[in-house]
Amino acid sequence: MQISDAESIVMDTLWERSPLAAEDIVAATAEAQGWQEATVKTLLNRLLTKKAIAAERDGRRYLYRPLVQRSDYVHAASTSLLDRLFDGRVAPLVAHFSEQRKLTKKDIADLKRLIGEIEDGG
Amino acid sequence: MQISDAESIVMDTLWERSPLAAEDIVAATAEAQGWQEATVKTLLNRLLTKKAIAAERDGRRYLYRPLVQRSDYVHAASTSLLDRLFDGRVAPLVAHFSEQRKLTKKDIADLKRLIGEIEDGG
DNA sequence: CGTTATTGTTTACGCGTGTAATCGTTAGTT
DNA sequence: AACTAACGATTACACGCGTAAACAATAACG
Repeated sequence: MQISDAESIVMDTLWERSPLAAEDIVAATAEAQGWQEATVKTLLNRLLTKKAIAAERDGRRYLYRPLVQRSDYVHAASTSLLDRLFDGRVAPLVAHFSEQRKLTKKDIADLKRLIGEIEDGG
Repeated sequence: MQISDAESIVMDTLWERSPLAAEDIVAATAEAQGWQEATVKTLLNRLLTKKAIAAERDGRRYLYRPLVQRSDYVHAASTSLLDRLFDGRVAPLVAHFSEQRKLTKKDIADLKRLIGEIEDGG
């Protein structure tokens, strides 16, 4: 199953801290997204149906927590994009940003350090 | 406007070679995708409406060509993913694949060479 | 010149999504 | 015990998308 864009905003909240009550998730997302609380409730329900989150009773309310790992979600989305656009390879994506002059000095420094770490660390 | 997944398959064909007649696009995509030619026709029309492609008459048929560059499309999609999942930075994406052990030796070699080129070439 | 084939245009339809209101149920409150 | 507030569940609805059939127009062929 697929986590939609709007749903992923809710997931972000739960990935950052969980378990949370619906109220907390509303507080964390509604302002930033301009959502009514009913919207958040709907998204929570859809995520439950999709088994992307679980709810456990806590008195009269539920506390929600993620069932899917953020890293799994990130990986699926990244792999899908890489496969579709860059033949599954990371290097061509970096090359693309390089060609577009979208790599800052910091990016380049980070990448350089990273490659170094990968090479000796494994 | 947004180019959908199915539409991007048609765009791929046109990015590879253009202009093409509908017949050619059907030939190139229908088999691989399991599409009826009617489906391709619909996608072409939606792409025309979105101004993602243009058509010029060629006798009784039309020849289609892309109006949006592949690199623009790729850039929009990549930037969107990077922004949503990696705080807009390339290095964290590479780090993610590294953590997941999804970088092959070739990837690492490519990246190393690329960083080298960027550093002295600009 | 009428019939057929070709190619583009219009219409269709179910599903997921974004967005939200309303309903129902349960727990407090008086 | 009745009333109200809180919270989750159900229902709603328009829009884009994937998928395709039906229709229309035009050109080719006999």
